[in-house]
Amino acid sequence: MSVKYPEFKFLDFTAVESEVNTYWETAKVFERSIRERADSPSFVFYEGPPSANGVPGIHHVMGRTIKDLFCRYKTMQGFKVNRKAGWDTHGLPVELGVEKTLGITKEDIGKKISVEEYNQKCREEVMKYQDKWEALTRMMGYWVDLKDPYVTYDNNYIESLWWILQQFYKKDLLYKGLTIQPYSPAAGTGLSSHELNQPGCYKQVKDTTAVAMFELLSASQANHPLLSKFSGAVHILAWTTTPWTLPSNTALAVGANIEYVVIETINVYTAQLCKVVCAKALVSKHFKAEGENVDFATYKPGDKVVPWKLIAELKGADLVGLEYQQLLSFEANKKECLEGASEAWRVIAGDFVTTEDGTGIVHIAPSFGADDFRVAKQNGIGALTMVDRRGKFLAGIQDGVYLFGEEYVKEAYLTDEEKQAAFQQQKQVLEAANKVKELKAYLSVDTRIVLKLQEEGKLFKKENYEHSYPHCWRTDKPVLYYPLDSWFIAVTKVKESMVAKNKTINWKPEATGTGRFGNWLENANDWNLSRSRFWGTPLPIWRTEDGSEELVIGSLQQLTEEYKKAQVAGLNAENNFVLKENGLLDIDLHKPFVDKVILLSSKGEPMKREADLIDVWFDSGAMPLAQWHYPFENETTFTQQYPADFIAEGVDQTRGWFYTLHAIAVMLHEIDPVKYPGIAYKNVVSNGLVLDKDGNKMSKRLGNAVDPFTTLPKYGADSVRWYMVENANPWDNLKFDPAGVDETRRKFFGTLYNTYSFFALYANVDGFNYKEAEIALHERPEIDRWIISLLNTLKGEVKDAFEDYEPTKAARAIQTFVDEHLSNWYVRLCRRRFWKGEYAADKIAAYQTLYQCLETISRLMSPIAPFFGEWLYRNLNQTTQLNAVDSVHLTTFPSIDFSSIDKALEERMQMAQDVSSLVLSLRKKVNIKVRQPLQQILVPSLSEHFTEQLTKVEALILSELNVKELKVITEDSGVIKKKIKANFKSLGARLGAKMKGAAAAIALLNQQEINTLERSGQLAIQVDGEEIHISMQDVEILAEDLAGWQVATKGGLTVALDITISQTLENEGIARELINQIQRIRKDIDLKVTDRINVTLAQNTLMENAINEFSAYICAEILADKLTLSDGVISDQAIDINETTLKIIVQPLN
RNA sequence: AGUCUCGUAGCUCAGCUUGGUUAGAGCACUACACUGAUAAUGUAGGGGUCGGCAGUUCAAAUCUGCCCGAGACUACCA
Repeated sequence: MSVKYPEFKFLDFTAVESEVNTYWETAKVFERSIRERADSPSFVFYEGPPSANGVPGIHHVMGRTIKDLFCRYKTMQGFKVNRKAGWDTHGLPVELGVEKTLGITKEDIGKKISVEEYNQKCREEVMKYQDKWEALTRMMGYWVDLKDPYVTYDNNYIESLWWILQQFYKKDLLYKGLTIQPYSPAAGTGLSSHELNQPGCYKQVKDTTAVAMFELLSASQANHPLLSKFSGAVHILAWTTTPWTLPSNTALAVGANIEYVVIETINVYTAQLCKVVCAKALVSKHFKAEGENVDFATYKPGDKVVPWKLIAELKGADLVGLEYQQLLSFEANKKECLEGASEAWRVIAGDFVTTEDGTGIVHIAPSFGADDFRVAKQNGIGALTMVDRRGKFLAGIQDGVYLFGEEYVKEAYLTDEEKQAAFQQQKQVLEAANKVKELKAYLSVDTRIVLKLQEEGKLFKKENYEHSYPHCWRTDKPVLYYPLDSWFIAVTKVKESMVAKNKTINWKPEATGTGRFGNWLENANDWNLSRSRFWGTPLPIWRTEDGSEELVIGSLQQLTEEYKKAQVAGLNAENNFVLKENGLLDIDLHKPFVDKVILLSSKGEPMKREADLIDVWFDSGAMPLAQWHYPFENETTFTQQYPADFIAEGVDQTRGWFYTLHAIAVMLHEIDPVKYPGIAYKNVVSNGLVLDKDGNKMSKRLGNAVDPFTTLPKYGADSVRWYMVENANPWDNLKFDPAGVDETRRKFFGTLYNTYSFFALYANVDGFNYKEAEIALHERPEIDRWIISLLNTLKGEVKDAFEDYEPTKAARAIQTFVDEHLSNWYVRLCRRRFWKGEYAADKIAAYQTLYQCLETISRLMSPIAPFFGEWLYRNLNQTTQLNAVDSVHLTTFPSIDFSSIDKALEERMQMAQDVSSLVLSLRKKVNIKVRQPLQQILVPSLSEHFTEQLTKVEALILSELNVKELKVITEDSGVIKKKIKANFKSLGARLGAKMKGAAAAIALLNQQEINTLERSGQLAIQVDGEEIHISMQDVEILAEDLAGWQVATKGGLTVALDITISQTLENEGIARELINQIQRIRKDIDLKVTDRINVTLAQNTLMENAINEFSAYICAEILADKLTLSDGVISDQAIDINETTLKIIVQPLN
């Protein structure tokens, strides 16, 4: 006996997966999958580097499954697929983790702990969970080369980044500039948007807000075509939630297309008449309808309703250019103090201005708002920064009564003691000046500014306003927007190119590429590279003290040379960096070491490194180059491996890694269009989030996070992988439900496992080893040809789906094939072929067919379910040695045999399935079990094609349904009644409004008219008194019920069942019942399939006829030598037939 | 606030590109059947205002608009 197919008691995923993993490792399958394809074309994949300072979660299994399956698929398509792992090692999350571990804050770095120690700690911490990541990688069957990863903190990696930055600098794509950034005065540091997006950062706060009156310069008003006709000053109204920024006001912004009005009214604080400008849409917000056109003379101070009158309307564009008086003048905010530009206090147009709230006119303080800064710059308006980095007013913002000057602008910055002291001072001054009778509590800067405005007649309205405002996550104090120096990459210069190049990238799903990503590119701002932190890639820029000279270093070589130059000039005296054998400086390119290097400017000045680090996103975005230490090494490899054919990450990376890869790729293209094609990846799959089963975000805090380390072993990695792929498209969010994983395990893998077990069981009995010559397809029975046809159709579907990056479609197609076609139809119908009869052509054909199906499935499924695919493949192939390749992952993807696809065959098998389903439902309805044979089935046929198709599957249907004959009734029989229905699609397009009438008319056609239509191909019908000609394609003709029969229909198929049971049929039914029950007894008493028996059954008249008639048949089925009826049978065993209980003796014969 | 995704049966999803007349699967549930794949299998049944409203159309789950809900990202603005 030759080798047997392994048989198992049950499907033990854990055992399968660990066995397969061991095999992969000992046989070095992954290495071979790349090494053996050294000369094959590359399919380039980039691994987005994870950060190993966090524990991997179930969503990583999702992302990595997507990555892995396409890489495996492409490998099977004959490509060489390098998979270099990578680790993202820099950045804030690492630093925050270390701060937490050490129990320190940013301020302590350099004080309580040296930068050197701190960074050392970061370096250690960042790979803290590396073992967990590696364990997961193995456990889930993710193939990636962990032995030679790129690590972003490596000197080589940093050197590549420096080189890129230098290239950008040379091309004028790197510059230093001022921007408005979130800044925490309490912490003394700028905040990244990441930090600002920490949960709980935005809080509801109540602020004193004011609508201030900005008085137009009389000269400016006099020159205005419309406003000049008014006597007295016109004021522009602008609302602010931050009155402390008013001393820094330098402009007012209007919307060019917004409608504005001039209104004459009375200032409630001064009781003076005034003329004010605000947006027309917001008039009702500031003026009560009852007050319109009321006589001003009737107003008394304190009246609720204030009279007002609309005296002019104009567009925002008409206001642009008007100049106004500075609202609050102090020593420190004179015109000479303007920064950036010399103009100020003018009305400008701003695209961000809306009429949602306020007055439709925005107070602009360029230093304290990003929009403000931008619009001021565009209009040549200067900035005033009247608050310092501590969050205090400049000394020169001083008022005799209301104080200010070195006061914190936000109340929240004061300690209780400071507040108490300030309160005492305020009390003294304000009471002395008679501004208040008795001051009871501290007045905030905002409040006092509003009071000052009120007193000076510049306040139109004040109110408390609740809104959300960002707070520093570390100090819990409000954040200010503040101008800070930063280094930028001039992304805006290549914006058009970025947009254009993006259109050549295949996005999955497409909408993310055109929508989210495309829109983002179109609105891209310059990339702020600077980060004021410690653990990261340092900016390679050295500057002189006054900033007049700077040098961007692009390599260690250059740094060494410059260092030596500076040394010659006497700099770097206290540094003891040595040169390595290769002549290069032996230096860690991190802080604090690089900061010690002083370079020499061309004019002989010392230059120090710019203190900032670069954004970690630049690290990962530069990985296509830096992973190879390009351009210093691996030129060839880089060229082969750029750009990527495929990347895949979470959708949250759209503006992260996907963006930085793209931006850098486009800018490299600017530098050298030949070397760099302008894209970093050709295909990108952005997968959705993994949520818990109720659709909530997973979080450790809520305890709903799914731990891959318990889930994977519990259900099997392949179950999880398959579930993730099959359940929803990768780009849709996945509601991860363990019950669903279990369902996949049972439904798909269980079924496939059973199918294999079935095969193994009988193939082992018969010694089938695929040693016989392949039986030609046309010599195999219909059902074999059918499943092979479907199998080849399936290969095409799966291949197309993988090629389209639609793994879900592939998984679903495979699953449908396995569950519905292979297991539930092919195997079920063919069972008998495997256990009955001689080991001859038909049986061999069955084995060959099923083997082919299983082996092909093992290959088709292996990209998604690498373990099970491997297991199945090897179980089969180890026995037959049919394929010389020992691992499924080294095989080629199954090629489609188009000649074996027979659509007509697929169609008629579908008919057989439908007929079976209908007849079974009929049997069910009249309660006749399948074991009871019936005489005939009638199927009306309206076409020859139909008749022909049905006849070919007749035998199948009959045996499946236990019916003696299948009668096809054609028209000629006269039994069929036809039913006619309008074809809405074809008729509707033609008839339009008359469609309804036509449908009704067609439904009413009688048999004769239908026949006429069929014969002549057309017919005239009356619709709403109009004659309409219809042809065959305008209708559907179906067979209607057969009178007097049990009938069922599905689609166009109608089936009738003859339910009369003749004596012979009844006898046969009894015989089969008997067989069934004796078989069960055989099984109960543990007889072998081949043991022979003698049977003695209690005498019974009901049985007698049946047994007489079918004795031979019964004996053959139950392997009985003798079947006798006798009186007085004494036995423990009995059978139940048609509600009669009969004693029985089943006696084995040796 | 903007951009994008999603909303179809108790649950997970097809169908929507290209509108066409009982809206489909699987799971779960219930009942029945099968019993030489048995830790399996088959059949049937119930269960749906296709998120809501309006529009276009002879016809809308499908196209358009608005709204509601969930989520992601980005931004933070008087």
